[in-house]
Amino acid sequence: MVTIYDVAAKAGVSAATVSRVFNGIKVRPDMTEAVRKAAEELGFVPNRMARRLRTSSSEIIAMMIPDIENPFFTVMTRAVEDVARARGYSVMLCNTDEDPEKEQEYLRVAVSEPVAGVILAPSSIGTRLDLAIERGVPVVCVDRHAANVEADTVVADNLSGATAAARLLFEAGYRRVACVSGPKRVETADLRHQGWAAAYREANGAEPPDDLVIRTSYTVAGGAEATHRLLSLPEPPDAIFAANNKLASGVIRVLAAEGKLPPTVGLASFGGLPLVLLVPVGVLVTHLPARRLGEVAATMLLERIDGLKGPGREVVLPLVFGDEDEGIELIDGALAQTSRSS
Amino acid sequence: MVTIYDVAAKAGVSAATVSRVFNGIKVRPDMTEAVRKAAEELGFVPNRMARRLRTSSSEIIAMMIPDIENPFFTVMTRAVEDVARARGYSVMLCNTDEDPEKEQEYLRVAVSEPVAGVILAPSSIGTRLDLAIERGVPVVCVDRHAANVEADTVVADNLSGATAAARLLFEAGYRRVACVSGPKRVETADLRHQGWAAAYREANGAEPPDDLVIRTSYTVAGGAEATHRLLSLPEPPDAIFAANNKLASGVIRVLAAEGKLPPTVGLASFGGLPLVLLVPVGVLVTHLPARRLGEVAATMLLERIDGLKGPGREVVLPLVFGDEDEGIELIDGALAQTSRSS
DNA sequence: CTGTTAGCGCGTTCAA
DNA sequence: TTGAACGCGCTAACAG
Repeated sequence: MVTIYDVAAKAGVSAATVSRVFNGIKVRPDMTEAVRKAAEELGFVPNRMARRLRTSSSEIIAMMIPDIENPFFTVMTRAVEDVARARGYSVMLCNTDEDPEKEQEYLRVAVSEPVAGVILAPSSIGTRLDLAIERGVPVVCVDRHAANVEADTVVADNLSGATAAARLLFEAGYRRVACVSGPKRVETADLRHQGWAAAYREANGAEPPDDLVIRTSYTVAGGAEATHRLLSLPEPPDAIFAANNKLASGVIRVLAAEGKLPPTVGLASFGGLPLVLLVPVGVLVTHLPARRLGEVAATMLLERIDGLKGPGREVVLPLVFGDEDEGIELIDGALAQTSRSS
Repeated sequence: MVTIYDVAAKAGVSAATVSRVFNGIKVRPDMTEAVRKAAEELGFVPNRMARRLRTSSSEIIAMMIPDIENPFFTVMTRAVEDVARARGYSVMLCNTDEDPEKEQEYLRVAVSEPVAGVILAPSSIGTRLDLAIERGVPVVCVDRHAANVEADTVVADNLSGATAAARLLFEAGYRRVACVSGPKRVETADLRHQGWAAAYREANGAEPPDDLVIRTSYTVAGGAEATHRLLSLPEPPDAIFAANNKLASGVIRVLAAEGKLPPTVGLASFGGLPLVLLVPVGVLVTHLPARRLGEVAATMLLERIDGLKGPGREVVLPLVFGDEDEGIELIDGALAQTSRSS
């Protein structure tokens, strides 16, 4: 392994000078040149372990998400990576699987790594960040809040967004609108559930009945099963509000199989449906600002890594109506039309 | 920060003994006990940096993929993570964006990390792994080969799989079957292109004409644009072979918009279409064994990390026909039927 | 602005 | 079996 000493010897300078060159500290131009040349010829690569041991710092950001197979989170991750990379940081991805234990385990590993910072989409509203905070590792929560309020947080406006999305169904004339949401104690699932409930009260002037609510896992299978249950109710719903993209996917599959796609049974999907080919006519799709969430989270984290102090900040990103990337829109254009006639 | 010296002092032994205790090297029972107790009371946590500097090893696997937003790769990553985690390794995800420079940059970072090993889906057939190999960092290539044959490699059987998929179109009666594939010098794109060409020759007894081949980026937009070009040809194709899932997605969107979905224009997708809601009738979908690719790659890498020597191994995973997860199947069941009647 | 010196925390030789 | 001493590769302090 070629070290700074080898480079120093070849360049006829001291090891400290080599170190300075590689850390952007001012050195006489001719020496800088000699060092660069020697390093190039020897194929010198600085050893990060040694540097970290010395400086007790790293250039790794841990990104912890509940589901690597959900495009919402991978798009977010991609945005984090882009921002981090531009500043010389690498991203270590951890898949928590919505499992609090796995999440704590990853946090434990992360702080003993130690990573420069953590971006976390908490698996539950009970998620505690003490492990990281005690050790002074900056944490930014994204998509969901954690129990510790000291951490910066960036989320989408789930509550009013969900209300707006559900309201669209009522405005379209549906009355018995069901809600299929994620697990209890998962913040986004709770809030979207509440948002739907608000729209329900607003439209029907009554409390939403319990049998129209199904809380399940954020999976395609969960959405499918919930739909089966709802459709076999004595008094089945005339529309469904699906709280995330995977649930919506499951709902659509079952509706399609049963021949009850919109407008027979109305449907709103909270969260975009990436790579989806043909969205059936009349499905309301709410696009979440996944990329923006990641960008903002990464930016806030880098500020903390750079030493910014102060209380936890909170950013709530709005869901702009009508915009392809961040809004709510009615998909009923050429694609859906054509799919019907195929 | 509490070090082994603090623990040693408190336990009345030497630092070396503390080190031994924490590395499972035999030490007198009473001393072991004293060390454990002292460490516990002081809240001692071994410093990974120091350990790595000393042993020049880590428990991190670098996973480098060309497109984090493609479910094919995220499913693969998920599988790698599962296998790695079971052995106590973490996975660092790197998004190369099909960019050879970004890829080399990541390799540079990885070896100076140093990571325990690398799993890489090379961005091009020219990708060189010398950076890692010279330093003795094990590398496993997945999905595609790299220039260095020393590395273990696990791929799907692209050539014969593509031939088989394209052949299905000819067997369905199409004659002028076009090929939309990925960038040149990307192995999977090249092989699938060749596979299509073989099927074309076989069916038409003639060399496939150049105007029926479009090589573009592995993106939805690329697939869409290619389809536009093909459809506006003086003599347009009567079917399209799309070499990956994103391309197929773009093709379908345009076919749908033009009212030319199968069977008007035939279509085969090489690669599954995850989260897709309604696959139009008659689209032939080849499912790649993404999860299996990841599992095998991770397993092979761990073997190398454990010290296995010997020449580069190669695993080619077959595409089993008719199986949902790894085969080729005709999607024309209830979903597509229903989508037509909706 | 440069070189010399002294560790960062740990694992691993050697002697005892 | 144990402890003392050394060094992994680098950077922070100091002196020049």
